Amino acid sequence: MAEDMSEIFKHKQRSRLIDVARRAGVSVITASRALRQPELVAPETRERVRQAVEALGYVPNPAAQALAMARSRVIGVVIPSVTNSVFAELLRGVMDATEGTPFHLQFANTRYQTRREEELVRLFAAQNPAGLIVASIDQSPASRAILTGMGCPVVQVMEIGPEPIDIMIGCNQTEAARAAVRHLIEQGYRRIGFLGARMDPRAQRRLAGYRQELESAGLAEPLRVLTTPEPSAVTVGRRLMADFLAQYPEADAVFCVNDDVALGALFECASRGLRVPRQMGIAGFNDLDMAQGAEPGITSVRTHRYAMGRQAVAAILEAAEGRRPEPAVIDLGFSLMVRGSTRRMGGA
Amino acid sequence: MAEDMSEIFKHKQRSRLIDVARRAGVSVITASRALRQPELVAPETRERVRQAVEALGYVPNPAAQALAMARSRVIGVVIPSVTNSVFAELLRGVMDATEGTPFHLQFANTRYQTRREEELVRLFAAQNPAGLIVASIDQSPASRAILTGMGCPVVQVMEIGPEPIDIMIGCNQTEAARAAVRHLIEQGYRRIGFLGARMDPRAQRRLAGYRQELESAGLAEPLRVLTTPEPSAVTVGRRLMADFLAQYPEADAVFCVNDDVALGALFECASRGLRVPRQMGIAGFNDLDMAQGAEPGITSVRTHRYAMGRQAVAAILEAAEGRRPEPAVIDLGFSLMVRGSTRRMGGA
DNA sequence: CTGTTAGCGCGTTCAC
DNA sequence: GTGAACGCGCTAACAG
Repeated sequence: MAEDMSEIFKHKQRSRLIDVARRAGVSVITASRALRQPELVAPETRERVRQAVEALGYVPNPAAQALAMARSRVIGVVIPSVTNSVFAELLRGVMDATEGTPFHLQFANTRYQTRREEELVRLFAAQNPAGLIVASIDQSPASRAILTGMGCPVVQVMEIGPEPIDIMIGCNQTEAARAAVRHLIEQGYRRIGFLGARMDPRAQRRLAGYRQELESAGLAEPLRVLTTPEPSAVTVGRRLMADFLAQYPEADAVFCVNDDVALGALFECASRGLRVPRQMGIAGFNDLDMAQGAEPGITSVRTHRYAMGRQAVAAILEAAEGRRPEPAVIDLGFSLMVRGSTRRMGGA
Repeated sequence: MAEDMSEIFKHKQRSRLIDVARRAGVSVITASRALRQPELVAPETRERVRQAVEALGYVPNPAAQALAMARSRVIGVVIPSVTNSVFAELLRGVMDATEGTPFHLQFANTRYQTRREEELVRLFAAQNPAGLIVASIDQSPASRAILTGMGCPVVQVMEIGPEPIDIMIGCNQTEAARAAVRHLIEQGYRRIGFLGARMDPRAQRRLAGYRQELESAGLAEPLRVLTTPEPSAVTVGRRLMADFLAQYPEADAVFCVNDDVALGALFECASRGLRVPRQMGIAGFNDLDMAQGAEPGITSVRTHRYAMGRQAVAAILEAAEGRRPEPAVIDLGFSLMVRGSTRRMGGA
């Protein structure tokens, strides 16, 4: 009876290093060395250990390693949102770069809540991770303090700003937004609006870029801005565009905080028979696949999110090998992808 | 000099349980109990410990806990792909359900490769996770063997099938596909094609549903199927639709393996002046936000991915509290969302 | 209600 | 080249 119970999800011990050692006829430490510093072990011993590992399907216990080394092989990833597809590409970069390494990825999302972020950072800190990737540059003072004393490289991604904790990899959101708005102006649009959803800090900086560019072109009066606290989505974009047209019927273009909203705006125009780009120019941000695939294609700002993910991990791996990376701000830039949704001036 | 070096990412020890105990003037074990089984500790002692924890900002070391308990607080999540947005909602459910619990989420993706899946499952097994969520029901025999002996609940999500390892939560993909195709037939479409990308097992079963439904309606000759090995995307959908129209100019509808492809198909029709739904019906799968926001809206099959994520975690939490869940297959069903892209018969 | 003892699996000293 | 001893921080058994 008692034995039946113990079978219930009770951990059946998998092979330990000592099992490997016994099977190979060596001491535990020799087995350990054979795996971690093979060059210090006689080739023949090394081979016996290798065979034992294979035969037993030995995989080291990460908890024991972490405890003994005071350092785990976890790379923590903190993102503000999972639904937002921009983070999907970042994650792809992170996952690809982690593949084939002995590191594991642990995730958490803050939902753009400062309190949650602090709690998460604290939780990660307790794990002595190999590194931490944070998809934001807007940490609270408390979070920043913990991150600074983390004892491992902290990489802030998506965006760059003035004071990196360790490393920052991203692009200047304000400048990128300005480039998009500048393009609209160059295409002859004059009454350019802004559509925004869930105005997180990154969105705020895009809005700032929009405003700056209009100001420097003398087109800032009046400012046609419409935002909603909801998270962005195609359906939200439609509703925003509908409201925007009601509020600013004279507008001739919109810069959207991202491609989801832009696509919604495009559909709303389509359903009203508003011609894009002739009567209404639409520009987005992020250059998701849907912007490229739309008809007409949606002009958008491409940022290099996949590369950010890869480089963030690369920096952590480097630090794990003992080379402490210099605090650095790495600007990966952006590219304006001009497509049919804003091409009003003859392209020839 | 040596001290300078030791400062470099050397772990500065955070507060340990023993520090808490000393500060509270009790033994380590009392402190431990105060945190884990408060009811067994005198209220006043409990309070002293609580204050010490707060003052020191104590967070338990998960590695040490995992080692001592032979069980970690990690919930492993294995998904085939990160770019595919269907997994985003699953993850949202998983993350939401994990919030406020002492569990961490660890992720990995298989890229639909059997070998990678085996390796990952093995790696997770070494961690003695609290549970494992696998977004697939197509495990290789080797993976299955490891999963079966995992010693923790294994939840297969997204789809249901005949032989659950422990728990399966999802919906019947074949039936769901049939429902969509049946709807097309009911709307009067007769020459219905199938557009597919990266035909993973789940996609294969949708294709099977498509075929079964056409067969039972006597419309299976000829079968108009076009697929590509690329991962699905809006741009891919456009190309598929273009090729499909060239190959089957007589077709009057398409059932697309997912909404990304369906949206691409819709755009391709728009760019050719093909009227949807009059001349061409389009149905998708997953009911992403973009399907709802499109113009016309895209008819799609809604599956309850968020709920799957939540329930998967819930089952693991339950098991962690000692109640071993019965092996079970939980069918969350699906809903056909009928929208403008297929509404050909007068709706009044 | 509280404390003592022992060990989880591995890595880091040191010796040999 | 190899091995013995000890400790990482915590928890599970027992005592008291």
